[in-house]
Amino acid sequence: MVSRVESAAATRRALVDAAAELLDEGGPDAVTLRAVGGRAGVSRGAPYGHFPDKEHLLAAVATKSWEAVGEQLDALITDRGQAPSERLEQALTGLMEVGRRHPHAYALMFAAPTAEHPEAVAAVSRTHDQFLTIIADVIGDPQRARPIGGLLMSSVHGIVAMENGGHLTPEKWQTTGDELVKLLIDRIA
Amino acid sequence: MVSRVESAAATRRALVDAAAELLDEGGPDAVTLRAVGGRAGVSRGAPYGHFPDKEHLLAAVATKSWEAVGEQLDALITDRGQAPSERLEQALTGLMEVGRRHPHAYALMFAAPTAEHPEAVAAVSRTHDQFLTIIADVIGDPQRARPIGGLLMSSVHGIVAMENGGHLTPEKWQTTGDELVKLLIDRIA
DNA sequence: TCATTCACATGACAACGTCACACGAAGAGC
DNA sequence: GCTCTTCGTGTGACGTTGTCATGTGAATGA
Repeated sequence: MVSRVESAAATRRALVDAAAELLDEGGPDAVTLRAVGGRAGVSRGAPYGHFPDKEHLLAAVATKSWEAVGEQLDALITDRGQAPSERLEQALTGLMEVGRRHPHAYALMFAAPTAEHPEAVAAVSRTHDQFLTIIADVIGDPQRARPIGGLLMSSVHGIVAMENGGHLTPEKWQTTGDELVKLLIDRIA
Repeated sequence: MVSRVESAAATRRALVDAAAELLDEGGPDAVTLRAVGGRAGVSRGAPYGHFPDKEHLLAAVATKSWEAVGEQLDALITDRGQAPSERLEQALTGLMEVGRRHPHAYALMFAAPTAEHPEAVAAVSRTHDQFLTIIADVIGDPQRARPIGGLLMSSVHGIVAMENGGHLTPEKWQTTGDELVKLLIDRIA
C-alpha cells in the first residue's frame, strides 16, 4: 500500500508540518532540527534526507504558508457573488489575519527568500499575481493597478509588522490595525 | 585621566558599536559574542559584565539606531526653513534610507522589543513622538494626525520591509519604493 | 601600604547544525 | 524464492555558539 517514495513524501510533509507547528508555538528558537525530527517521528538527522540544510526546510515552511494564502485568494476570486471592492478588503484583512494568527510564520514569509529557494520565490510570485488580479478588478485599468497593488500590499504588510512588533499601540497612534486598513483602502484603492 | 567607570562605559560603547558593525557587514549570523568581543578588543566573556545576555546587547543596538533616527528628526524639526510637507517627506525618506543602508539593523529596530528592554521601548516611543510632531504640522488637527501618522509610519515601514525582503520587485509591481512613498504622501497626508 | 572592588580573561558545559558512516527494509532481476 | 541494489533513516562525532563559574590583576580608598 505505502510505497517507498510515498512514505518518503509523507515524511517530508511531516517535517514541514512539524517545523510550522514548532514555529507557531515557540517562535524561531523552538525550531531545532532535533525538535522537528522528534515531532515528525524521525531522528535528528532524517531531515537531511529531504533538505540540504535547515534554511531549505524553513523555505519549505514559507512556501507552504504562501500557498495557503493563495488558496484563500483562489476561493475569493472564484466566488463571483460579491463586489470587487469587497473582495479586495477581504483579501487584505485575510492576509492580516494570517499575520496575527501565525506571527512567526508570517515573518518567515516576508523574510528575504534567497535565489537558492526557487519554489519559495515562485509561490510568492503566484500569490502576488492573485492579489493583482483582485486589485485590477477594483481599479479597472490593469496598468495602474500594479503600483496601487504594490502600495496596498506593502502598507498592509507594514501594518501587520508594526502590530506584531508591538509598534502600533493604540495609545500612541489612537487607532488600530483594522481601522488603518479601512482608511488605506478608502484613500488608495 | 581615564577612570575605571569611564573605561567601563567606553567598553560598553565599543561592544555596541562592534555589534552594529558586524550586523551591517554580515547579518545576524555574524553577530556572535566572540566576534563582538574580538572587535571591541576584549574577550568573549566580557559582554556579560555589561549586558545580562546577547538579547540585551542587541536591544542596545536597536536603541542606538532609533536614537540616530531621532537625531535626524530633531534636526528636521529644528530647521524652520522649509515647509511642513517637505519636512514630512524628508522624515519618511530618511527612515527609508536608513532601512536601505542598514537593512539588518533596520530589521532589528522593528523586531518586537520585549518589556525587558525599557530603554529600547523608550527610544522607539520618543522617535515616534517626533514623527507625530512633524505630521501634526502638516495635518493641522493633532487629533487627526495620530491615525494618519500611524498609517504613514506603517506603510513606509512596509515598503522598506518589502524592498529589503526582495518582495517589491519593479517587474512585478511596475513601481519603486520611492514612487510608492510619494504616492502615499499624496493620498494620505 | 594594604585591603577591596570590579572589569576582564579563561576554562568548561550543554545545545545546536552538520557530516560521515552504518543499518535495514523495500524493490528489481533472475 | 533468493540475491543484489537502492535509499531513507539512525547514530556517533565535530566545531561553534551562548552562558556560567572561577580566577586574576589593576585601579581605588583608607
